Amino acid sequence: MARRPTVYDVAERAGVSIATVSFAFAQPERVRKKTLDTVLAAAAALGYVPNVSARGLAKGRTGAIGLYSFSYLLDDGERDELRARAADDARLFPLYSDLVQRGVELECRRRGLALMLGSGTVPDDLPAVVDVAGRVDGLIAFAGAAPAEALARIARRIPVVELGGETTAAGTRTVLVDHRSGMRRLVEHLLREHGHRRFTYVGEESVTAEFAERFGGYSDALTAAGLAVDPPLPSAPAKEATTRAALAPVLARGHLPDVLVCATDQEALVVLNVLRDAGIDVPGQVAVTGFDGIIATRLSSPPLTTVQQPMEAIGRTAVRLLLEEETGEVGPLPTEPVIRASCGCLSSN
Amino acid sequence: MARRPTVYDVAERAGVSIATVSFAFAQPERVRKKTLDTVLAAAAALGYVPNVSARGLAKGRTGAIGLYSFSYLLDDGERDELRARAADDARLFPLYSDLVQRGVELECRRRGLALMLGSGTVPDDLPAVVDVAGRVDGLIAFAGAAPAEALARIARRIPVVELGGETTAAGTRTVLVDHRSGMRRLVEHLLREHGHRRFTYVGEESVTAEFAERFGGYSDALTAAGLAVDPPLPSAPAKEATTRAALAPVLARGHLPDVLVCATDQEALVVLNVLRDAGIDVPGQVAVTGFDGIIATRLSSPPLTTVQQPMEAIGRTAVRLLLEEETGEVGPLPTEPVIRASCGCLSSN
DNA sequence: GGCCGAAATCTAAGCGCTTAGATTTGGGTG
DNA sequence: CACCCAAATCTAAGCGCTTAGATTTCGGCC
Repeated sequence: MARRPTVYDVAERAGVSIATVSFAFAQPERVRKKTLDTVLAAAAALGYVPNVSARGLAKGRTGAIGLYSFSYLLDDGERDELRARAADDARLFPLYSDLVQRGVELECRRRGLALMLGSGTVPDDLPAVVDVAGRVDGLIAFAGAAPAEALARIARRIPVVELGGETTAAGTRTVLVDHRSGMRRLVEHLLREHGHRRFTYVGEESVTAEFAERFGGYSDALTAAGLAVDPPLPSAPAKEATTRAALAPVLARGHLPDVLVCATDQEALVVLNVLRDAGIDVPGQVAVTGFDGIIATRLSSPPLTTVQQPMEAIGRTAVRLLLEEETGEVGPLPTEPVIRASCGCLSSN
Repeated sequence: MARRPTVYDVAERAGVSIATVSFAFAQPERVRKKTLDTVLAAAAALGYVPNVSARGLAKGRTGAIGLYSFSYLLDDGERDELRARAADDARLFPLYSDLVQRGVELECRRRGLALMLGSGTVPDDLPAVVDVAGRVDGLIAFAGAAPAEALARIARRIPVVELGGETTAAGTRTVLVDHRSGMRRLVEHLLREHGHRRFTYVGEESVTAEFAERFGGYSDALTAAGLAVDPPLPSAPAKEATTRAALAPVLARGHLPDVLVCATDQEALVVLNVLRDAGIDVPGQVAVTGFDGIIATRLSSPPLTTVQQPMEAIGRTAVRLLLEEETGEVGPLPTEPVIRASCGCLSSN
């Protein structure tokens, strides 16, 4: 690879100073039209590609923002197994994070911002998130993706937005989403339209603020109906074995609840599979609901009743927060129950 | 925003040279454990975040790769209209490009590479693609996203992979995919299993190499069956009005072909809508097929018969080509007909 | 303590661009 | 031609990091 042409080469060829070359690219309104044409022609003839690292260093800004996530795909063995189930693509992609990312991408696109994607595959991967932060003017991080200590450090230098409805690190901001009332309304639908009385919750209830809100909304509705609230069955998204293990005692006791309310669509889809494998009819013997509104909920059998999160709007809002166009609290962005067949309704899908 | 701490601050606090600080982060095996701990502690205390622009400039490499695409969402008016149809999300996302991007993302993730996304929204947007190229060590570009002149310039400096089965610019490489035989096999299915004889092709046949291959495979099968090949109806993905206009004469003449073979799923989904609006039953009165295998083909009514592209594998392969782990020709990656209800088969979906 | 060799650390130069303030240029006016 | 003013261009300094080769340190041996 030959040495790349620099502003010095372009300047010499165009017969101007390197400052004029720089202005021609960065502030063309400060350069006379005739000079500008000469410079651009010289640059084209030389195949000049500005070195954005140099520009970023000199200018103190890069013009890019970062999005950092954490991948549950930890090793090749696990991924090979998932690939073997490629027929179930829609259960793996797009998920909540993919849809939020899309919102981020679309907003960046609209603004001509470059977007740097990075991720950690090891818990508490401080170097990975710091590496992304060193490349961008602002950072959006998914909940739980990066250690709070790292985010706090980064937030002292550039704006940071945490996705997940809470700020775990000093100096960061977050996008609020109304999980609580979305879940409450879903449970109210189950109570009122289907007359369900025996509820079981599947999923985390306190790991993040948003999971706590979901369980809170569930509890609110049951409490208001004078029903007791049982502790949830332990389960986690993307951990199918955990969800299966959590359901085993329910199946073993041969006495089903009216409905299994799941904390996420991913868990609900696993639950549907477990029930089908056990020969249990949904919603005939037990209803099942999810939360998030991913596309796979429309492909499942039966189509899954869920709560729709405004993922694209979350992504877009995060970008706006990052650029500090929004001051103060933003949101909560609303969620909306989506009624399909898995709760017992005859849905047109 | 206070001046950020640099290697000079860390060095002073740790009592070492800036070179030792640099080695501690970039080549820790060259630093004694005791010194390393001292440096990292000083960095943490100061909230030091390395400036990757500086590193990239000094080192001549950034450790990131770029993915460049072109967006058909050209103005706010158009996007507002699309947003109003949010219920049809799966028709907008994920598309072919989203799935290929996912393959790129997954491969980058696996390798600890940062991925820079950039896009142009104006045709022939040379500054936009050059900006991304100035930030990365290698660039992947979607077919038609960037002017060939820009790609040629960039390819003189860093490796460039063009998606789309052809190299439009000197010095670039491409991922080959077997569109031709996938489409041929689909048409053979229609001929043999359904006895169709009157075929109409909807879509571009020569704009890119891959579109030419699709039409070529279609033509191969018809020619081998002794049938004439009519010119395609002019249509383009993401240009719904064009597809609708192309179909108007077919509908007006009140004499349908046996089957409408579409160049892409996106076009096929528009065709399904047009036919439904006209009260025409698919596949009862006319069969419809697509190409790509996006998720929306499973949600359509009826589910769409199509040819599955290995989008994730395309993305992954592109990264490997870019890193020059693959020399010589790679592929073609295989495509595979996916038979559903829209051709007339009773599919389990 | 001195010597030796390897490991660890340091010095010096420079990567390519930006931009404040200095200098030059160009056009208009008398 | 001289003067003035605004626009255009240039000079000089420096952004924060990397690393080749020079220098120092450390540990082992006699």
